[in-house]
Amino acid sequence: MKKTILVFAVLILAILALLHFSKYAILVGDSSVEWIIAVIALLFFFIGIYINKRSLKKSSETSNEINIKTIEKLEISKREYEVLKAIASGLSNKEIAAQLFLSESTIKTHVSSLLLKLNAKRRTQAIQIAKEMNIL
Amino acid sequence: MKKTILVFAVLILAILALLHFSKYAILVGDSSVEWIIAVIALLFFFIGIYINKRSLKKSSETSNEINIKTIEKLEISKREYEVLKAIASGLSNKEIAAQLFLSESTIKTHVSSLLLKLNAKRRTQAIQIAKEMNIL
DNA sequence: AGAAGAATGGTACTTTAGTATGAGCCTCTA
DNA sequence: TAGAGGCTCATACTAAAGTACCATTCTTCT
Repeated sequence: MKKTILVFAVLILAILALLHFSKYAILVGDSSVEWIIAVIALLFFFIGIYINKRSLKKSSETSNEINIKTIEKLEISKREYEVLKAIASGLSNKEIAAQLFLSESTIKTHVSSLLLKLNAKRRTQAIQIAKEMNIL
Repeated sequence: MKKTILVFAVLILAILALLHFSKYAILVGDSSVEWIIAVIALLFFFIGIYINKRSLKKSSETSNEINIKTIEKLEISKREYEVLKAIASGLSNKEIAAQLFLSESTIKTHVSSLLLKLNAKRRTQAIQIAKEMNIL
């Protein structure tokens, strides 16, 4: 946010400097003032839109960064995380096993440890908790 | 979107008209041009931010409107929808029954018809499908 | 090399989930 | 008023999900 303000200030200064030259051109006597102002207005209009969009993107990326740290804090392994994603996509243990080329008992083991680590009683609760923690 | 463009056009015209008067003031000879331009730049900057935010809000509201229509299309009743929300929050059938003051078999009936209507095989899949359809 | 942890899988058992079917009750509408 | 649809509940099953314990293999780190 501090960076955008700085960039913004520099832009204003640059445009003011630009005006310093165009000021003499105005004295020649035509209606180019309106044009310059219109262009500047449009420019800042789109700058506003751009900055707003970027700040929204950044905030969503920040929540993504939290993800990985949370996963590490909970000591969820890669395989377990894969299983978690598969659960969230609505697959059964058997289907997950087929997708990852594993046996169903292996999936059950992963699921059980996942439920422990997420402090959930059911896979549906695990999905809810994981989404609340921005893990999914 | 068409409305915002119209409003935008009117604003530009208004400012151009305002300039028509200030033009004569400039001929008196001071550096107020920079000030006017700076104010206009700022104004349009914030207009850009405002319009961008509003359009984002509208798009999120639109997806909310789709919800209700989709629910009606799938012929999901109020009770079934309550159960669906409870499922998505990670509750078991027994817990849902307690929450809604119903018997577990009633919940099972609702869940079964929900799975049929959502074309899901499991409750986890129902959650996934419902979220994809913006029902949840 | 050896400990630690991740990944894999098996057996046996308990608990939920989900299906099928039938039935009673209520409300709204043709 | 009769039927349709929604809501409730029960029984009897079958199928998943989840737990507990144990064992093996494979990295990885010290």
